[in-house]
Amino acid sequence: MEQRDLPCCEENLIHSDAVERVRGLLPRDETLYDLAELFKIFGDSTRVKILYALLEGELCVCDIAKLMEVTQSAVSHQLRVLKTSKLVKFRREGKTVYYSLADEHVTRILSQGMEHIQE
Amino acid sequence: MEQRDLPCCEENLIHSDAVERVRGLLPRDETLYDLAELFKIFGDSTRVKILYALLEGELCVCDIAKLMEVTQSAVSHQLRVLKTSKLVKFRREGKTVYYSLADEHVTRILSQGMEHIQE
DNA sequence: CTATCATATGAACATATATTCATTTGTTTG
DNA sequence: CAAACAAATGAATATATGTTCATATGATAG
Repeated sequence: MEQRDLPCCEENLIHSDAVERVRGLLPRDETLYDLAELFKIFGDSTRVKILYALLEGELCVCDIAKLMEVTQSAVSHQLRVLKTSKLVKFRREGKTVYYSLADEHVTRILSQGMEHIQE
Repeated sequence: MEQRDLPCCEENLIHSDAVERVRGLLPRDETLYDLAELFKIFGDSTRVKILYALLEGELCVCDIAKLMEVTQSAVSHQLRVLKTSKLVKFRREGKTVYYSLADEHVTRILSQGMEHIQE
């Protein structure tokens, strides 16, 4: 049998009312996209580990690299990602750059996630 | 100049004390990995959209497909991912399968993320 | 100014992953 | 049982993304 365009549920939806109602309640596509982009940042073990480390206070790039056991370059790339998403902030002191968490949202998001996986 | 193994911060760390302290406080690598895996699930706009839709109540696969404007197959694949991570649950009613959110963690995680991007 | 060190960046590569297409499974109805 | 339909699955493809290597930038010390 060959596939049609959208054979799913035919033209008459099973619950067209529900679909229309929900459609009206959904955030804008752009918002949902941004939200997914945010969570994508948390969706990498190196970055999550960096964020968890920064919960304990500020650290310089090379300290983080030691902790993660990855290249300084890799850490630097990831810190740029975190910085761009406003999840971390930094201050320069001579040659050294110290990174720290930008705000408490990071903590809360991490906590909620941790709760879910630990139940 | 050629690159050495780990020229970063030489052997004597800048803050070896801080590094060691934080190392002791970090969750296990496996836990951090699982956490990243969880957030990865939220890190896709299709899945986030599905989860937001389910905030309003249960929906069948084909309704979700209509809402997302993607293939029934794509939705089904994503629902499997969400199901595996215990973010959604389902019940069967005849030919139709209804999906709904598994618990309130989903709601909380979405809320925290939304707060961050909207500030 | 030159050397050195901490960090950042660019390019390349390898891996992961989301979607589509085709097909299958499972259920209901004639 | 056969047809029809909702949902699930497998394979293939295209794209995204994380790491490494090499190099550049920016800052301090001699």
